[in-house]
Amino acid sequence: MNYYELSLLKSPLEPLTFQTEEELELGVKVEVSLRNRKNLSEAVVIKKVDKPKFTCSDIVSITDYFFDKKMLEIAKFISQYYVCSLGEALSIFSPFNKSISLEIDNEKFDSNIQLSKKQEEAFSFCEEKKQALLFANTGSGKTEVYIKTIEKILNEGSQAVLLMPEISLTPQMQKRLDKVFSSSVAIWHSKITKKKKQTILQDLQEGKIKLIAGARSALFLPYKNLKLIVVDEEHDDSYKSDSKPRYQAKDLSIYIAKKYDIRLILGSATASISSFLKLPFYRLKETFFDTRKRVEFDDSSQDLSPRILNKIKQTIANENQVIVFLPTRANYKYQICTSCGKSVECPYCSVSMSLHKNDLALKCHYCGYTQKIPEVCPSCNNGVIHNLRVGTAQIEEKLNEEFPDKIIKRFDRDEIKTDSKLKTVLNDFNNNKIDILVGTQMLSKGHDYHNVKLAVVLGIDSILNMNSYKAREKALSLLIQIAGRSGRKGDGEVIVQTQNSEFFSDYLQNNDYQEFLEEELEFRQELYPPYLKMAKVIFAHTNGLKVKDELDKYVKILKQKENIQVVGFGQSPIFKMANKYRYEIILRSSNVKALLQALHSITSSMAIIDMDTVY
DNA sequence: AGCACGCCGACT
DNA sequence: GTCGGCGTGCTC
Repeated sequence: MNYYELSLLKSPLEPLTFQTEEELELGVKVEVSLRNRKNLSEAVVIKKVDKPKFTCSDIVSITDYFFDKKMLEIAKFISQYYVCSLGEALSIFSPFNKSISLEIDNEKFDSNIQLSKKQEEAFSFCEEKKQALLFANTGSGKTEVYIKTIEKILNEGSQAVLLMPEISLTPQMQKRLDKVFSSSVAIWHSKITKKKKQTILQDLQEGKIKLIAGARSALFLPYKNLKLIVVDEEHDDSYKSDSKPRYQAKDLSIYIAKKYDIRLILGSATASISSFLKLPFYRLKETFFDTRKRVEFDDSSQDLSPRILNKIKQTIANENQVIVFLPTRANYKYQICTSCGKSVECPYCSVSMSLHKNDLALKCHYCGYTQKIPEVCPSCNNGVIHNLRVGTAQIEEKLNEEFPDKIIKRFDRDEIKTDSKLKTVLNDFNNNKIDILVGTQMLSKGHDYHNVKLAVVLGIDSILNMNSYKAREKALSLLIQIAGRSGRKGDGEVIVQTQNSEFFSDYLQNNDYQEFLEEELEFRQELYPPYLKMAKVIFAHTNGLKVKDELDKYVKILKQKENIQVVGFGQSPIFKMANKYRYEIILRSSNVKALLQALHSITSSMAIIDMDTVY
């Protein structure tokens, strides 16, 4: 009889020992039956061991699937660094299937792209450095550098992966890749159907697919010969997973590339501070078109000021297009009673309900709870409700009143729910069927808008004023990304509503994000990431008293640990979410080992551990 | 007595 | 994470 330690996929449990007559390789996926469990559990062989003292159960079945040595090693790292079980770490990988074998073909690709001199330099720089940051202004042609590099790697018979923040949001990247790599490229993200995923995995292992373009999970597919990882828009926060394991796909890409001698290109117009510090960079500044941007500041506090409206009017009168950004969805974010001063809160979360006039409803943006719009204040039963902080839908409404003969569309999570909807709106916009596009962060994510001459940025101050060491970086990079959407081919104008024009104007006028990064690094030295590591521990439970006790207990324990610092603790910014009370502790340390040791010592079932938190 | 619900601990 | 066991407290 053989005895193996198995990690249970998707389970927080430590490995358990099972027996089988079969001789098994490490990494093989098997099925076992656990006591009190109705369904079979999937597990992975991680270690051969001697017969233990306790009696073991039999492994029920052995599958054709296996996790290779690299997958096991990377999963081990993830479980250590991001603090989860090995089984949880392994469950983000799609395993190999031993019955599928690689068929060699020697297909060559010809992108037919002629790089400019600067692009050529960038290409060589990335090649020579092996792992590099391509710090490239909007419109400077970083995509061509990616495609040239991918082409070269594929023509050497290797595989490549191109990560994008939200794959469904970049149809034009798809088009460009299809054009060069046709049936050798596949798109991978969480919304792809199960069937389609099966086909892609099969084709990838057979060698028919050589390039995967996808969201962060595309990093964990069965690559036999991966030699290049490209991370596009590497500054984007959505590379951080917000469920267990809470990994950061960009940081993992750096780790994987260095460990396995894989080439890496991180690309962004607004490089993240951490990548800027960690990797050698090439600055690609030149743009194909002489894009001269005029930036103006407007110190009105909210809504559309007469000056902004006038600017929009002028722009559309000249048959040009406008994008309007603001960080808030719906019509209004808060409803405040003018009589008692109370706001209408979600019953399950401690946040204000947002007003959605279209659906005649108030909705909670955290748990999805929806209720009808109250006629009088639910707290005092007589006050009138007043709306605060405008959202995209309200701006859309206002613009419709101002410009009744123009086509205005919304571009946010409420409006763009599917892939096809996204494609339709982008197509219509680029074909001049839409005059003004009003949206949230979604507007800033790497789309090419050909004819936009004016970008209106509202509410950026609410990002700059966030209580986070990253507030400045987030606000400025977002502003530059949005500004980059205006005037891609020729003159573009940007009008920014802010009370902080001196901060933004310094960096925006001469388009020098690098200067900001250098100053910001100085500011963070010895206090904040990337020099120090930060982690957040959230305690969440339906019982508010119990969770407070748990917090207090751990604050005490953690404060006593050597080499780590408790920066702060208390109620989470959203104290109640989905009916659970939440407290958090922020930890900081220059000693990764000490910090991880402390995090691993937390055994509470209420604790959610978030290493390298985006706090 | 019968049951719903919440809490707790085991899982090889 | 998931399940069953067990105690509490409410209802018929």
